[in-house]
Order: sequence, then C-alpha cells, then structure tokens
Amino acid sequence: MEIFKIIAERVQAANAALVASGAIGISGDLPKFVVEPTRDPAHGDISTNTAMVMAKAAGMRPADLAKLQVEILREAPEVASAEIAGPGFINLTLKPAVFTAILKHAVEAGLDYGRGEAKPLPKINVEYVSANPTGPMHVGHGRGAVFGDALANILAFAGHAVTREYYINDAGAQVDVLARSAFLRYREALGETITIPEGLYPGDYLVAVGRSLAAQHGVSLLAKPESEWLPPVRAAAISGMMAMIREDLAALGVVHEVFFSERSLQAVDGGADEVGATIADLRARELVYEGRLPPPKGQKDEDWEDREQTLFRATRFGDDVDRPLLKSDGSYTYFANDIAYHRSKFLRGFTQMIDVWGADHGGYVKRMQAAVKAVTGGEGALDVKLCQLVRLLRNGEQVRMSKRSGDFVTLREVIDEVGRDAVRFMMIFRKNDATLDFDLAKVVEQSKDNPVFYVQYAHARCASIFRQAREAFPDLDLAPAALAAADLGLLTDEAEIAIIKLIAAYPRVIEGAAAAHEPHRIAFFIHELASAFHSLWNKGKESPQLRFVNQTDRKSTEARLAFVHAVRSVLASGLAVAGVAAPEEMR
RNA sequence: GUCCCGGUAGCUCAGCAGGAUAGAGCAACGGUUUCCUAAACCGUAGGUCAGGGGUUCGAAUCCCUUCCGGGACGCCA
Repeated sequence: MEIFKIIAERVQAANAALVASGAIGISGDLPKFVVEPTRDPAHGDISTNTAMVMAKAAGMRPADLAKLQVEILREAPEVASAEIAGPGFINLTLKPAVFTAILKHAVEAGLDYGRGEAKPLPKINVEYVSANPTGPMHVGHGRGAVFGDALANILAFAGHAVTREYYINDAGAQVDVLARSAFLRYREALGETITIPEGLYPGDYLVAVGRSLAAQHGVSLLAKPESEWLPPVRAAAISGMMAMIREDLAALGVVHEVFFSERSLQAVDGGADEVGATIADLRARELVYEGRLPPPKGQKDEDWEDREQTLFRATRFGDDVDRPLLKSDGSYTYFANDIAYHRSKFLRGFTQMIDVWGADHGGYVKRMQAAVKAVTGGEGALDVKLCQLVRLLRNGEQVRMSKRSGDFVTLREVIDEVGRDAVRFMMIFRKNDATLDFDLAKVVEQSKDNPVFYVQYAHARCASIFRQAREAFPDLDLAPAALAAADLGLLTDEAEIAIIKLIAAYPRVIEGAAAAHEPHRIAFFIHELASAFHSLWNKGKESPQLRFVNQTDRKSTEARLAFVHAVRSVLASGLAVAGVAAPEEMR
C-alpha cells in the first residue's frame, strides 16, 4: 500500500487511541488532517498537521497534543523518528527500509506501479471533443481532445471504469447548411462552375463529398426539390465529415468508445422522441412550465420579443435564469437536446459525468449542471472542464487562423508539422483553464526548452544505461525480478534518495490528478522526475562512484540498475498516461 | 447589467485538499566536456503572489470588495 496512506492510518489509530483512553476529549468525528511529503528534507520525510487541526476541538495547545501523538507514532514500524516542529507540525523520518521496500515494489510492478485498485462503482463517462461535423478539427478542438483523452487515461489508471464518448451535433441547422454546401460541390463534380455564397461552408474538404455523391447518384438529385435531396446529402456529408474527424483523432492517438448522435434522440429517421420524453418527464415533476423570461439586461433589446415559452426551472438547481426548451417554431432548442443526451448517459448507468468543452461555452455550465441534477433526481453529478484558447505561434509570432476564408490552420496540419507527441504533451503541459501558447518552432526543438523532448530524453537515457550495462556485465540478469533482489540499501546518495522519494510519491500524484480531474499534474510530475534524473546523471561526471554502471563494482551497479529501471517505469507510465511515446533512443 | 475564467520573478507558467523561508523553465550573468548521450548539468541574481478588507494558530490558496485582461449572456450549435 501507498506509504502516505499507511502513515495516515497510523495517525488515525493514534488519535483514536488517545480519544479512547480519555487523554483527548473529543466527541464525534475527528477533524480531517493531511499527511504529505515535506518540501524541505530538514523536516523529515513526511509531515502531518493533525495536532493543529485537532487543537481547537480538543481544547489543547497544538504542541501539547502533538507531544501525545508523537509518543505513539514513534512506535510505528515505519517510523525512525518523530519530532514536533514549527506551530505544531509532526515531522516523521522514515526508516531507510521503507524506501527500499517502495523502490523494490516499483521495480517489480514496472508499468503497473501506481495503478489504483479497481473501484467497483461508479463508472465515469468522459465526453470530449464533440466537434461539430461541419469541417476538419482545428487546434482548439485538439486541446480538448488531448485533455479529455489524458484525463480518461488517468481515471482508468486510477482504477475507474471509464467510457470515452463523442457527441455528434448532427441535428441542428448547421448540418443543413453543411448539406447545402455539399450539394454545391456535388453540382461542381457534375461539371458546373459554382460560387459559394456567404453563409455556406467554403472549405474544399467538401469536394470529396460532392464527388462521391455524384458517383452514387449521378444527375438524379439535380431535378429534385431541396426537401428531397437534403436528407441523403446531409447524411453523406455528415458521415464524410465524421470520417475526416476520426482520422484527425486517430492521428492524435485519440479513440472514443462511443459516438453518440444527437439526431438519434429525435423522432427522425425512425427514432424515438427522447427529447420529448425527457421534457414530459421533467414536466411531470413540475420542473417544466409555460412562462415569460425577462429580456437580457444591458443589451439593445429591440429584437426582443416578449412571448410565452416552455421553460426548464433551472433556477431551482442553481442557475441564474430558467431556460427555454422550445424555439418559436416549436422545434427543440439545443439545450433541450442536450438535457435528453445527459439523461441518456444517466439511463446508461453513469452517475459521474465529465464534459470537456471549449471556454466559449462557459456560460452554459450552470444550466447543464442544473439539468443533470434535475434529470438524475440528484443522483448524478456533472463536472465540466473548460479548455481555454490555444494561441498558435511560430517563433513568437502569432499565426493567424481565419476560419471564414476556409484556409484556417487545421489540427492535422499542426500534427503533421510537429508530430503527435509534441502536440499531446504541450496540450497538457498547462492547466486547462489557462490559455495556451503553442509555438510550432519551439516544440520541435531538441533541447531542454522543449519539455516533450526533455522527458523523452530522460527515458531514452534510462534505456541507454541498460544497453551500457549489457556490455559491461554480459552475464548480469536484467529482468525486473532479478533486479529487485539487489541490495537497494546501497543507494544512499542525496540525489538518489530524492528521486526515490519522487517515485514513492507517484501513486499519490496519480490519485490526486484523478480526483481533481487535472491531467497536467502528471505532465509536470514526469518533467520534475526527468529533471532530477538528468541532474543525477551529470553528478556521475564529477563523481565516478555515482555512475550507474560501474565496471569495478558489481553490487552497486545492480542496485543502480534496479533504481534506473524504476525511474524508467515511472517515466514510461506517466508518458503513457499523457499518450506520448517513450523512446528507447533519440539519436 | 449579470455570470464564468484568469491576474504569482523581465517573459511563459507550477504551487497538490489552507501549512513551515513562495518554486521551475526562458531571458541575464558566471561555471562544467580526456569520463555512461554537453540534445545535459551546476551556480548567481531576480517577488508588496493585482489592490484593499475579512475568516484562521497559519492565506498565493477560502469569503467579501475594487481594478485590469479574456469569454459568455431567449428563440445559434
């Protein structure tokens, strides 16, 4: 088990014993405390604030309380010494055997080190990308795609059952516009010269759709009225766009298990009217009513038409205003469809939902969370992760992305230029809610300025050490099981100990990143580990006795190879979560 | 007018669930290569955590407020 949890249990037990013996007078639940790694090695290995958080309830001074706790904690089998410091911290120094045991475990577990125990329930639905099927993905979509994918990886690694889902917006007016644009390309494919009017999609990615329509239908669609040609053209265009999007996603290494069609929620193409059912459901619980909304404030409201409409009582669940479900023409609003969609997730057994959206949808969060609460009867929870904009740069100069002209920079172009690994790593090497500068020139640089390279290089160095060892000691068994048997107590250098502590913290980092839904923590962690490792490597230049492979010292070489194997595993594990390759060499 | 996100070193950003003296990288300056990949490392310098109140033993972190930047605001998706 993870060391921080073990110590937390020791503290818990100590507190319980003190309460039971009457030494501390607290009734009911004990206050929550934290057990965390110390930042300063002078403070020992692990520190807890338990005395400080309990002091008030116990009516004691933190120091007095800590004195009682320390006496018990000192006896714990993992603890070498325990001291009270500062305003009442309890600092624990662990026995060296604890760290060698952790390292040994990491060596044996390899890529499984840090993996969480399988959690029985609840399963989690992560919805991400969900780019409209009206064109190729751009860089902003790419950020959401990588973020969602890495988040799903972390949750899965932490032990959750995860479903990765893509919501296809194939029901709105914009897919009709797409169909009309494709129809023009169809006519073009039949030999006409076309001009694409304002308001339609000009991108030449529809040319192929037009050709295949021409091949399939010949001239037969030309004579038909729009009401007849639109459905088949729309279907062809959507499937063409989705095929293109899937290719873009594949180029990023992103794979969804479920592609969910918005259209499938409606009474079209022979489907059931799930949206209507959802509204009826809510109406039965008096969460839908007919009423009027106040006009939006601070805006010119000349266009405002005061009318009665069908509203969802979002305010009852924390939203600012009730939200319309039907447009003036009687069709469903996008929001109504979205409620039905999230209801479908709930009906499919998901109580935990995560949506990854672009930041421009921030105004939509409250109402969607309100809807999820309503539609799940309070059983479900939705977390929305907003990804901020990506600014594309080249040597510090902003690259213009003009969607109107149809020649904007696509995600695919960026991947082709700098590679999947660079795109993926950079996309999560920043908090999701901060804007991201993505410099096309910098991310292909092979230097420490480029974090992608820096981390991969550390991994390659680990591999290089093993190649070295094979030459120096041809008879040495390099299998993990054999390495784990080495005398790990020989690893006593400060830098080595510091890295072992990082390795010990990895499971905790995974758990924290999974709980907070923050993939960037993994990226920063492996970057830090890589840095510590590069540093140790260079120490070997000045101090040959610190080198990993030491021809004259078989014992220490064995121990260090085990150590390097653990470092390598953690780097590889973190890179895998990020979806980035862990290369053996980088010549 | 309301709501959401951000404001931390000259620049780009971390800061884990409130903890001990606020950390990296870049840029600047100074070092390290007969030696496992110098594609790397070490050191120096650099801060009123936007401002002001509050809660707390303790605040960059939580609450209120002001300022600045970005985004959103019925019948678009």
